[in-house]
Amino acid sequence: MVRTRFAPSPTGFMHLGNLRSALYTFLFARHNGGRFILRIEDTDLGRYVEGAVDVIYRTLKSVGMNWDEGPDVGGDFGPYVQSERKGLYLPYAKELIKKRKAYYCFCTEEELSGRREAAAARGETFKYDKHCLHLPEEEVQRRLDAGMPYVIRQNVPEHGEASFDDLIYGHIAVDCADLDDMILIKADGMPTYNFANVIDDHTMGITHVMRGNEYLSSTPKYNLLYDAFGWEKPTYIHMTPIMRDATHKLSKRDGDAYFEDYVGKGYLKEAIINYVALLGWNPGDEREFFTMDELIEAFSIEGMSKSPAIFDVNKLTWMNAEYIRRLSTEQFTEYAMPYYQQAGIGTEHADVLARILQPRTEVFTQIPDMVDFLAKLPDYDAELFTNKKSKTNSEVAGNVLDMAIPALKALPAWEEQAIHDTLLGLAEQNGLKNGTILWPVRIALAGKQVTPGGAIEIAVLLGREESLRRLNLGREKLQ
RNA sequence: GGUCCCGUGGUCAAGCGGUUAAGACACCGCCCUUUCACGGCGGUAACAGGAGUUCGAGUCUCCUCGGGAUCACCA
Repeated sequence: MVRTRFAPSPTGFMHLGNLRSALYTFLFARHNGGRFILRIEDTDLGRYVEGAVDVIYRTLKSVGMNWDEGPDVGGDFGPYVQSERKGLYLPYAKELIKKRKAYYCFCTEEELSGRREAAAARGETFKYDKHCLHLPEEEVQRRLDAGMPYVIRQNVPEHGEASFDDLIYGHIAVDCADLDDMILIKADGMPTYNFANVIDDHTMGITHVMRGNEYLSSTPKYNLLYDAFGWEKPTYIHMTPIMRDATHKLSKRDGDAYFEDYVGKGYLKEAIINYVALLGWNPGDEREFFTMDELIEAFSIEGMSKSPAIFDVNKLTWMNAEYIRRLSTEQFTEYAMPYYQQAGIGTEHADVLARILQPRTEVFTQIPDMVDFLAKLPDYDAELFTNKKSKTNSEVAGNVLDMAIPALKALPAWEEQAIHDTLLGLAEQNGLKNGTILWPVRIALAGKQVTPGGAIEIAVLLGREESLRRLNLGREKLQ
C-alpha cells in the first residue's frame, strides 16, 4: 500500500511550489490507490505563524486534495503535528547513542559559530570535529547530571559512501567524509527537521517520500539513520522547484508566489491547479486540460521533469481564459457578479453580459474596466466617429445618427432582435456597409473606441432611455 | 570554495541511437467580422560548447561553460 505525505511548515500562505509538491504527492497516492497523509511540521516554534494551518486546510480542501490522515481527521499513526510528537523523538535518539551512531554534544552555539567563522576566513569548509564524541562516558554523565545544556548529534562514519536511489534522479552517492555530524535533538529538546522527518516518515509508514529537491544532497545522511536503526528505507522522489526566472525561485518577495494571490486576481482554482500540474510534469500525450480526477488517472513519475520550470503567467492566463470560456452562463455570471457590482452596472441582462464578456475575459478582475462605460458614459472626442474601414467620419456619423435615432425611438419594444433588424435595415436601405451604421451608433452609445460586444448588445444593456440619451448626446457632438 | 543536481525555441515541453527535431503559450501575418476579442489558416524560432564511442548522437562517455541546491541548535 502506497502511503505518501505532504508535510508543510505553518509559516504563512500556500506557496505555489508547495502546492504543486502537495499535488504531485496527492496524485501519486491516489493514482496508486494509496493513502495521502497531512503532517504539520512545526518543530521551529520561532517561525510559527498564527492561522497558517487553517490556510493549509482551506487551500487543500478547496482544490479537492483531501487527505486520509491528518491533524483534523486523525488516523492510526497520530498525532500528525510534530510539536505534539515531541516526546517521541528523544528515545529514538537515545537508542542511536546506545548504538554509537549518535552522541551528546555540549559545545555551545557561540563557540561553534566562532569556529565556523574562523574556518570561513581561512577559506575552509567547517565540519564539526566530533570533539564531544570522544568525551569519556563518566564525563558525559557528569555534565548531564549537572544539567548542562546539550544537543544530540548523528555520528557519521568517517569513511565510506552514503547513497540512495531517487526515482527521478537515479543513484546519488556522496562520500561520508564530506558529511557533517548533524544535530538530531536541539538544546530545547525539540528534534531538528532532519531527525523528526526520518522518525515520522518511518513511524507513519510512509512508503514514498516526495519532497523538494533541496533535500537531494542531505538524503544520503538520512539513509545512514535508517541503516543505524535497521529500518527499511522509503522510496525517494525529489521534485524540482518552480522558478520566477532562470536563476530565482518563485518567492514571497515577488508578491505573486501564493495560491491565494492568484485567486484574488481572478484566476479559477481549477485553472491554477491545471497549469501548475503541467509545470514539471506532462502526461505523455497532447492533452492539456485536466480535471482532478483526470490528473489522478494520468499521473506518473515518468512524466516528471528533472529540471526546474519557469512560471509563465502568460500561459496561466491563457489557460484561465479557456476555463472561463467553458463555464456555463450561470457559472460565469456567478463568478462575474462581484465585478459587475464593483463597476456599478445593472445585471438584469446577465445573459447578454455573459455573451459579450465570456469570450473576452481572461481574468475576472478585467471585467470592471471592460464594462465601466455602461455605468457612465466616458468623456470622449468626436474624432472617434471617424473610422476608415467602416467608412465613417463626422459628417457620415451625423447622418447615420439622424436616421438611427428616430428609427430606434419608433421601436415598440426595446428588444435585441428588433434593434438588430432596424439598424441593419438602415444599412441595406441606404446601400451602406453594416459597419457604417454600426460604428457611429456604437461610439455614441459607448463613448470609447474598443468595447466588448457591438452596438446592438450595448443598446440592449443600456435600455431604451439611456441609449437614446447617449445617441442624442453623440449627435450634438457632431454639430 | 567542497559536494550533489540540472542544461531541446522567449516559456512549458515531446524525444529514450536512424524524425523534414512534435505540440502548447507568447509573438508576427492572413481570413472571419459590427470595434476588440473568440474562432480558422499560416509563419519566425531550439538540441550550451568541444572531444570521443558508433555506419549513424539531442539521445551514450568525458571535459569545458552556464545555472541551481546544499554545507544552521531553519524547515
